[in-house]
Amino acid sequence: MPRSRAPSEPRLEGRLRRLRTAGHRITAQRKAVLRALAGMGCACGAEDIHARARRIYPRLGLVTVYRTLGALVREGLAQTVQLDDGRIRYELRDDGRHHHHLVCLSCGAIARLETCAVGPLQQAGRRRGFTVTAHRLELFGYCGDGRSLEREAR
Amino acid sequence: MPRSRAPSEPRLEGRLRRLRTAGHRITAQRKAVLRALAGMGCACGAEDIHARARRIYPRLGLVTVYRTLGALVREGLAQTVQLDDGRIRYELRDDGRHHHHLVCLSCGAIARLETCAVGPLQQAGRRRGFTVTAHRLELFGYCGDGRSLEREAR
DNA sequence: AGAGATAATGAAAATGACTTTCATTTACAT
DNA sequence: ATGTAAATGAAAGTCATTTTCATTATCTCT
Repeated sequence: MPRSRAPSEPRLEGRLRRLRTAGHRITAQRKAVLRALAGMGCACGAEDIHARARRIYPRLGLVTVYRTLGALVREGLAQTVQLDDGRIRYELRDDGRHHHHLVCLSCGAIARLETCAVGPLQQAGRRRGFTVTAHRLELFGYCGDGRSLEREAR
Repeated sequence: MPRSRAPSEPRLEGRLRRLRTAGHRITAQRKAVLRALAGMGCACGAEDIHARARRIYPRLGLVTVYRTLGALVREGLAQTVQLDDGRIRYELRDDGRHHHHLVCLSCGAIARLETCAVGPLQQAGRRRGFTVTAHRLELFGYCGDGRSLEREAR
């Protein structure tokens, strides 16, 4: 019956398994960070993730959050997003689903954009002898009234 | 006769004029920063720009470099580039010419890519009630052998 | 289940890029 | 020339992130 959480729990198990097979140990702290990350709308800073994960494991230290996020990124379970304030934001990688971000300059909302049109740019790079393995694209602007973009962070 | 510098000097004058009409004062320090910026391949951090500008005006302080770069960005004469290390890179805006970057993950070279294909993404944003006013795109990968990409920074 | 090796944790201190403060210098309008 | 407000630079301050190191806890191997 707890229909609202059910779909994410099996993923949690899979992620823990991936961490363990990569040689990491499974701790209560890491589970808390992972669940907090899954619960955020998306793309939040370490401080926010720490605050949320503390609701699950109160004595969790911020340092551990940083280390866990680093491990998750290294193992390909999470990825970083860079906006213009000097902080690193993190989000889980749902699967292979690639996406970009719409960032509202007025209210700070961050939304996903599943569309991706960098194919032609990769070819342009290849034409110059460059093999493109990754890219990062953020679109900045204004959402109509703060409601048309469903808010995903602060 | 100094043919190699000639093409950039008139631009320097124009930039100084733009700064002055925007209410800024023209100092030897700012000229040095501006000339250093014009001389970098492109997209360097404040520290690198400071080092180069010091060759023109040796007692230049790093703080002044930061302040000048800030003013240049604010006046639209320069723009920032964000890669994955936590530092802000700066480059002059040649004119209205928009471009992106190819970043080599092995040698660190940064090259310009004049192609831009974000039109469709802007439309996708608009369809969600989002007005896109700016975007930031960086492509990461590997240049063939370090020579196919002309190096532009470290 | 127990024990040991070793990875993970957290508090405090360190780092590093960038910003602010403030007394002094300087550009430039008058 | 002169006054005034802007610009400068050294030192101190921020702030996100990382490192250190002593302690704790996971997991592998009996």
